[in-house]
Amino acid sequence: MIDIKLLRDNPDLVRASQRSRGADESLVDSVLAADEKRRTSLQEFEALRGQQKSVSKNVGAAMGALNAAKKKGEPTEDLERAAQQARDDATTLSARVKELEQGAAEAGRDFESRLKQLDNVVLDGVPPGGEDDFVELEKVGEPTRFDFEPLDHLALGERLGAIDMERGAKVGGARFYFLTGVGARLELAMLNMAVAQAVEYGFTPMITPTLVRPEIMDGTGYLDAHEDVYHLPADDLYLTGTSEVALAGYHKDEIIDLADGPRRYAGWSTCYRREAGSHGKDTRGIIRVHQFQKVEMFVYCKPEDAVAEHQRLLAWEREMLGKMELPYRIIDTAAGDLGGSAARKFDCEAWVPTQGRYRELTSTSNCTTYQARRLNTRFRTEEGRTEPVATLNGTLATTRWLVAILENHQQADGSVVVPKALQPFLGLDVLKPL
RNA sequence: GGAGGCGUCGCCUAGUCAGGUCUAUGGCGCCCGCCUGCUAAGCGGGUUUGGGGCUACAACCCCAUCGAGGGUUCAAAUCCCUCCGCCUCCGCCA
Repeated sequence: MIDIKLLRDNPDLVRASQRSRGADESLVDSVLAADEKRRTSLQEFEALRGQQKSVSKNVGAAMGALNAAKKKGEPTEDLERAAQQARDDATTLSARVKELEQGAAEAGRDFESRLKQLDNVVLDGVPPGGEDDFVELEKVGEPTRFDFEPLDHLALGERLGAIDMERGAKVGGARFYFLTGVGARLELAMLNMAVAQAVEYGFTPMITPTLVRPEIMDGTGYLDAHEDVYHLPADDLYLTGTSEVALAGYHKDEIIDLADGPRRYAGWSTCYRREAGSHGKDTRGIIRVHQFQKVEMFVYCKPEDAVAEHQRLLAWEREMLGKMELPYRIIDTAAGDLGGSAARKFDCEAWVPTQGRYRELTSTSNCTTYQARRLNTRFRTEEGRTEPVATLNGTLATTRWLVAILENHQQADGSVVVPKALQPFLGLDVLKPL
């Protein structure tokens, strides 16, 4: 949810943002109109409610006087008449107040549902346009070259006894897999390495719920893309596609202390995605699967620190990729390809030799105060006011990384060299075919 | 799955049975001031959150807020219903 004050003061900024996303610009005016209506009906209701309260108080006073007189045995006729009169006045008002109250509530709901439809305002410098309009910021390393015909990650994985797609499909269906033997060990080693790095930089490691309530899923903005989210109707719970969801919900309805700097969490969770819109894409291997593991960084910070923090998250992702000795590039995602919550997003894409192109391994988003407004997470400013915090997230490692690791570090005999930094976590320096 | 208890403005707590100066009590903590060799103590004041009005985003005024949402009523912390959460006991289960 964006700041309604920003929208009132600077609607053109929001219009421009919607335009660069390719989203609906007219939503801006519909929100402004709904805001106007909400405030008018609220004022009407509140004015009459004030009247009703004071009249109702007269009833209380009249009843008190009447009861006192009865107790003393004094004549009560006048008092009874006065009490009845006050009650009648109040009854008339009451009906009208109820009407106005419902009108105000309705206007409030209408306003909020419209406001929620607006995506976050993109930051200065974000390239306009869609998926293909990203800007490449930097290339790190050179695409790996081989003096033999490289195998793809699945062929390698099968030879190493690391990946079993066939039995994955038997058990879970398409896009499910087993990691076996060194495959399972490799993933655990990588994830542990990611957590170790996070801890080194002061993150609190977290193992999070992967089933969440609707309001949490909605608060992070993922419910807008609900066709990609697993839902358990019997319990009305959602399976999370990233621990970001649980970590964003962690401080819902709280006023957190940011006086000592940002709150940094590293969430480890299994992630579930329906991949409903990607039938036929990446059907081979573990590039795009329904279930995978991820270590995710999540940060709560003051809004004015968010841009700098975003760069830090990117730097931590780069450090991980560097330790995996992978060639990659960094892209500045175009506005139309941002999630509704993000104001800017940088992806790191690693070179996948058998595809001859770069594929996303990490993604870091600055959601500014957008998620925090929906989830009601605030901090106290030095002046003592409460304000929404900024939230950011970024990937430290996922199952998909195994694709890049296997393919880039393969040798002619089908073995795979383990990156130096990973060796202590895995306890192996090379993976050999069975 | 069954039975019972509980949820009050940071923490604890009074109020709920018998609806009406509840404009929610008191303590702790915290903030400001006074007093004071220093510290402590003492004294006085302040201290939920959200929204609206008016504005200097101040002060002030108004509305809502007693887990959440409905209902009854002139009037709800208080009565009724639904939901959520916590605790205890029983049952079942990795």
